[in-house]
Amino acid sequence: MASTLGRIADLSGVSKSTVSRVVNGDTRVSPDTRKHVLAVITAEGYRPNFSARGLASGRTNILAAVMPAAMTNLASDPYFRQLLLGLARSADTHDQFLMLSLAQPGFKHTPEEAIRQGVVDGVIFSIATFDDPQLEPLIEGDIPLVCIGPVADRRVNRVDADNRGSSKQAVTHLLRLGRRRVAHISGPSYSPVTADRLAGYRAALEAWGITYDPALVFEGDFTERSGRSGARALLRHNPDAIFATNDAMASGALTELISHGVSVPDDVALVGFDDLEFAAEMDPPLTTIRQDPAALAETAVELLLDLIAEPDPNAPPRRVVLPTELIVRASCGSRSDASKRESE
Amino acid sequence: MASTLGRIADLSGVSKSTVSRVVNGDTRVSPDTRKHVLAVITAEGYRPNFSARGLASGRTNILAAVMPAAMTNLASDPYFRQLLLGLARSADTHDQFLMLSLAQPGFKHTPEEAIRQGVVDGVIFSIATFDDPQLEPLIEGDIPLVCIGPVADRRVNRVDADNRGSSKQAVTHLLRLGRRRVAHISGPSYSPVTADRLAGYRAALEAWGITYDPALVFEGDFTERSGRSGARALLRHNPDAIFATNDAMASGALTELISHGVSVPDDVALVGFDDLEFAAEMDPPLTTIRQDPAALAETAVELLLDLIAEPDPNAPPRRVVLPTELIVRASCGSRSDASKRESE
DNA sequence: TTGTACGCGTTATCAG
DNA sequence: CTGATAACGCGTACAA
Repeated sequence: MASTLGRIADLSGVSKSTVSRVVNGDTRVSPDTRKHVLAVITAEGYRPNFSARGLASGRTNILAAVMPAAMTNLASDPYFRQLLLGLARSADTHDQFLMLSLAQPGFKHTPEEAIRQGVVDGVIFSIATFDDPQLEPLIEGDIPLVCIGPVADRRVNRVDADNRGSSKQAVTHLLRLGRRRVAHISGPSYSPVTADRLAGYRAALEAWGITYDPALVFEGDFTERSGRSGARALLRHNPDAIFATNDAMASGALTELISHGVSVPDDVALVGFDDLEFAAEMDPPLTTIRQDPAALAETAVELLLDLIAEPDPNAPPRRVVLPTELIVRASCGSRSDASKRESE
Repeated sequence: MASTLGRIADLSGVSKSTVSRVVNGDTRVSPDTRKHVLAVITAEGYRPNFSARGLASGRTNILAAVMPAAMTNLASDPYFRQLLLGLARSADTHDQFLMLSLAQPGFKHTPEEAIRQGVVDGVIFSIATFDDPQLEPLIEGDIPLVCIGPVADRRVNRVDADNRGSSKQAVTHLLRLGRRRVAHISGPSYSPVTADRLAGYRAALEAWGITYDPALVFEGDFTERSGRSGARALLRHNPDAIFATNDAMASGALTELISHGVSVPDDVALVGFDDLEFAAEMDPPLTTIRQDPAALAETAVELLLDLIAEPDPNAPPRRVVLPTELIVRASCGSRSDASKRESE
C-alpha cells in the first residue's frame, strides 16, 4: 500500500541510497536528481517508515515527557498545562515526537521500560514531588535525562526557574515598601517548588533582621479555594502583606480579604507568583512574579537533544536556571502608578 | 550493549524462534525450555527491541492521544486531566504506549503524519471544538480512529457521555421541585459539550411547556470566575434556579449568590455538572451530574484496539454513549435529607 | 516441540 | 555524485 524507499528508487530510476540521501537532506546529490526524486516522492505521497528508520539508525526521535500523575491534584495550577504545551511545541520544532508518561505506581510502561525497549531516545522529567522514586532507575541507568524543576538528587541534569531568588526578591520588595508582618501562603509540602519559594521568603526576612514566624505561613494546595482559607487563617495574625506562592491562591486571598473589609493594598499588600492572564485584570491588579514555562520546556528539550547527540557518562550534571521577572502592579502598594517591571 | 534475541538464543542453546516464542507467550514451547530461556532473559535483563518489532510486525503498540491545544483555556476544568489520566491508565493496561499530540496549527507532527509514518497504530481524538478541521484527513485516510465527546461528523466512531439526557434530567428535577425560572450558565460556544447540554436544558423546559428565555442563559468559560460573573448577570432576571454546565462555575455562582444575600436553595436552587470532589463539601452540598472520564477513556481505548485488530473500511461508525448519574444533594432544594442518587 | 531462512524498510559503509 | 551490499533485531511461514 504505502510506498517504500525501494519503490521510489525504482520509479525514479535511481538507487535506494540516492533516495535515502534526498530524504535526509544529504548534500551529495545533484540538483537535478534531487528535484526528480522529490517529485516522485510527492506524487507517491511517500513517507519513510518509522520503525525501519529506528531499527537502522538506533534512534526513534521520540522523547518521553514524564508528568506527575498528581496533576489531578494540581487542579487550578496551569503551570503543567503550559509546560506540556511548551514541550509539545519544542518537540515539534526539533522534529521529535512526544510520548506522554503519567507516572503512576503500578504502571508497566514506565519511562525506564520505554528507554530499555528503545521506544524513546531520552526523558524529560517534570516532577511533582521533590524526591521522586521513579527518578532513581533512570539516573542509575545512565539514560539521557533532563529534569524540570527542583530535584533532590544532584547527579541529574536540570532546568529550573529561579524560585528561591525571585521569592526573595518579591518579599524584599514588600519589606522595602515598609511592610513588616509579611505572611506567606505556601504550596503543599510535596510540591518541589514549595521549599525553594519558602526559602526565598525566609531569606528575605532574615536579610532584614526579621524573625521568622511560623504562624504567618499557611500551607495551601495551589487552588483559589485554599487561597481563601489561607487569607482567612492569616488574618488572625494581623499581617500587613501576603506573598502567595501562585496567582490562583493570591486571587482567592484577595476575594477573602475584600469580603472581610480589608483594603488591598492599604491594609494588606498582596503578591502572587506566575503572572497568569487574570493577574493584570484583578482589582487591584496583582503584583506577581512572571516565569516562563514555555522557556523551561524549550531549554529542557534542547539540553536533552544535546545529551542524546553526545552521550558522555562522565560529564558532570548540567544545570540551567532561567530568570524570572517581578511584575510590579498595584496590589503590593508600590508608589508607582503604572505597571512596572523590575528585572531580577 | 543491550542483548538481542540472538544473544539470548546462543546463551540458552536454542534457536531465535524459540526465544521469540517464549517472549511472545506462544504455547508451543516445552515447559522446560521456556523456564530455562526465561531465566537467561531475566539474567541478561533482555528487552525486545521496539523498532525491530515494529518493522517485523507492522505494529508499534503506540496510540496517539490528540488533546485540544486549547486545553490552556480550559483552566479550571479537570475533565481533560481526568480523561488524560484515564487514557494513560487504559493504554498501560492494554500494553500500549501513549503518544501525546497537542493539536496546534502549524505543527509538523500531526496525528495524520504519525499514522502515515507508522509511528502509531491508531488515534484517540478528544476534541475541544465541535467541528475540528484536524479530523477530516483522519477520516478520509481511513485510519483507526475514535473520538471522545460530541462530534459533528457522522462517519466517526465515538464514545460519549450522555450530555443531553443528563442535562434534561437535571433541569426536569428542578422543574419537578417547583422551580419555574430555571437559568443556565453554559459553556463557551466552541466547546463541543455546550450544545448538547444546552439542548438538554431546552428540552426539559419544552417538555414542561415553559418558553425558552435567552436572558436566562449566560455563556461562561468553565472557570469559577465566570460562574461568579454568570450569577451576577443572571440575578437581574430573578431566576429561582441555576443549572451550571460544570461544578467550577456552580461553585463560583454559589459564592456570588451568597455575597448577594441570596439563599441557596431557598431563593435559588443550584445544580452543577461533573461531581468533582469539592461538590460534596460545598455549603450547601452541590447537586450535580456525575460523569466518568476514566470510563470514557477506557471505552475509547478498547474500541480503538478493536478497530486496529479488525480493520474494515466498510464497517458502519460505532457509537457508545456512557450513562451518567444525577447526584442529588441539598443545593437543589430537594426535600430529601441525605444525599441521594437518582439513576438516569 | 524445535530450527531454518527469509523479509520488514531503512541507514551506513565502501567502492566506483 | 552514485550504487551495491551489508547490517539493524525480530516475526513467521515452512520444514523437520
